[in-house]
Amino acid sequence: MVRGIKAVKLEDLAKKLKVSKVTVSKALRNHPDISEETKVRVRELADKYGYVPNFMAKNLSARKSNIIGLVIPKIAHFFFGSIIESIYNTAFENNYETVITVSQESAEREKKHLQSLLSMRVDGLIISITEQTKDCSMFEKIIESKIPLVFIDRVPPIKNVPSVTVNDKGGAFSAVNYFIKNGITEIGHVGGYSHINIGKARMDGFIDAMQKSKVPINPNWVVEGGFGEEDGYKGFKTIFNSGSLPKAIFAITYPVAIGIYEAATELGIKIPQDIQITCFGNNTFKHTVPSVFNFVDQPTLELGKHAVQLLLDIINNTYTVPRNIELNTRLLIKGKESLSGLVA
Amino acid sequence: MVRGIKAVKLEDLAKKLKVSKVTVSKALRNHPDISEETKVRVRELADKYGYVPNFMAKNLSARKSNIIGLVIPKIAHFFFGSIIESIYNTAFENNYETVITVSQESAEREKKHLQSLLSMRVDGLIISITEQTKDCSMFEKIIESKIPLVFIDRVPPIKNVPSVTVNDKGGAFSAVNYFIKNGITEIGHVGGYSHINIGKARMDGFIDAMQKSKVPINPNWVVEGGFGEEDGYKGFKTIFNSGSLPKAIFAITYPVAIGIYEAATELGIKIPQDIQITCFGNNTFKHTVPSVFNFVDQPTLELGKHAVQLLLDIINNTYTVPRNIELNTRLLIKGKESLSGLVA
DNA sequence: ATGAAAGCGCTAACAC
DNA sequence: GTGTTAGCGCTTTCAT
Repeated sequence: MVRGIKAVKLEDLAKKLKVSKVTVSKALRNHPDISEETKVRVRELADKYGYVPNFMAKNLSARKSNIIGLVIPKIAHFFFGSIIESIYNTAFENNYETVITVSQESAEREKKHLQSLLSMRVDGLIISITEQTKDCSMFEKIIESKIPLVFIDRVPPIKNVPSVTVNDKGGAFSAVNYFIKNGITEIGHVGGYSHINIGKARMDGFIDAMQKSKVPINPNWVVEGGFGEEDGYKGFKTIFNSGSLPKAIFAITYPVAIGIYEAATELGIKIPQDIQITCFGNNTFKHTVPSVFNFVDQPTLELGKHAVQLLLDIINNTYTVPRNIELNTRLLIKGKESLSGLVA
Repeated sequence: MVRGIKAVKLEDLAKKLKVSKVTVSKALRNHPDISEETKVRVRELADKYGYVPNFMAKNLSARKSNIIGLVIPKIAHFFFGSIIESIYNTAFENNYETVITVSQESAEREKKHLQSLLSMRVDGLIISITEQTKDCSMFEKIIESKIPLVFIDRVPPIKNVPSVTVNDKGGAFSAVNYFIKNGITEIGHVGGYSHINIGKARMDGFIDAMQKSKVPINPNWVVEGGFGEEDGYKGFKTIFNSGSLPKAIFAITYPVAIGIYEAATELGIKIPQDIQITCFGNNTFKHTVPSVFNFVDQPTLELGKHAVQLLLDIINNTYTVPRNIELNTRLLIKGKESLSGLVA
């Protein structure tokens, strides 16, 4: 196959200018060695020829890439979509490219992508683990080898690892507490696996809110699973089959809420008339368009921004002690102006 | 900064096995030169050492990358999010990595990303242009240099270029026609720039539907702009300031519909009671959750899949004549089961 | 079937 | 200031 834009290279420019490749290379990178005059000449010719350095050669040689590697479970998902956008744009503003990889909630793919990214010699990694990630050895190896790494939202159980998360427990608490304060006490929770931070913390928030108000928890209404629509669907069927139904459900994610909605609709149960649902996440940037769900709104833009900044700080050695940034959530009630979260 | 996983390289494996780098390299790539026995030995050691080839070196040397480059206007946007996911997964299944870049509707960023991707020596490109892309010289240069290229959804006005799109005109027609058939004739269109295929085609569909039913078009209710929320917001204000309001609006995208919703709400106008809205796009994979909008549903998964397949066909020289694939849309009416699109 | 040599395009170390 | 010399880790001739 014929191929390849007639790529001009350093050498071509060097020949034209009757200087060496090195001079051109340095001039282009604004190296202090080179005189202002040559720099100008070089830059002009480079512009004229539309010179773009060969990415592979540059990074192979420089042993760094100006790339941030991202491993995220999902992409067509509002929460992750806007996190990715935020990370991508923040990195871009700081002259970093972001290589986005998507694990599709598969631990195996996650590992594969990590290897690809490492082989690309990324300067740092931002990771949100899959719902089934249990083996942390890969992460530990990366940490050992001092490659800058920040976890975002979903964090594995590793000591002293930098992370950016939201106040999951507090958000869950305020969601459940809102139901209780409004006289609803028959509350279920379609939750996430407890081996992941967000599954555990949101469950804890649920339990805390119930206990604090001395509301008994019906174990039939509490299920644990993954973070997708199918999990919400299955979760609701499980609750339904237990013989009785709650009046409200706290769902761990927006997709889970959608799954619950679908199962309920199939069974002739009306949302929100028969059962109210509050979930983590959001379905649009703006909160003005009405929804059948209430939301524990997560500041996705801030999450992404902080993750990149934290990572860059680590890359530039600004921090050496691992930092854990926790951002606040807000409770959004459908049909109402947004309320501040009532955190425990 | 200390760095770098103690990367095992070909040489390390070669030494251990007392063979040359070349043998190891060939064995790993299953080259017929090498005996089955050596291949097994090599693979075993590579596995044991967790050998991952250096991406940069490999591609610099091989002059190809097994990478598909993607340039897309937005990411935190349901339509593009699911297109990206579909492209990414289809590519992955075919052993290609996808490098996703996001232009944020900026023609300048688009160009920059194209250069980066070219310098990565991507094997092919999938592009959806920004709302402001007017200069096509970069695309033409790429086409000239025979780098495989497929446009998806948003296509620039270039002759004979491979593309995957939806039936924009037909979808628009059925959306507007549905209003008319239900007795609503005061219909506006918050549309997109006519210099882009989708802006033009959807406008044409709107006009056709109106004319076919002999419904007069009120020019005050027809505005043209970008594809984002702010454009919908501005568009509605423009219509409002004209002095009269339509009973229905056909919006070019989901974000535009959201913008309209916001402006209307601000002005005390109720959606959908006062004005019904139908837009292209969707806000969730599943169509069961109710929405205040009707949708001209686009088959995002299919769009992505076809784009990758078409690109791979081009890369592998299966096709030489440019192909244009056009997929059908469906009209989804809120609160009702989905209907088939009524295409002209 | 295996390997030595050359080179992909760039940057870093050290001359001059 | 500028250029020379060596690689970065891999693949591709072309010998053997």
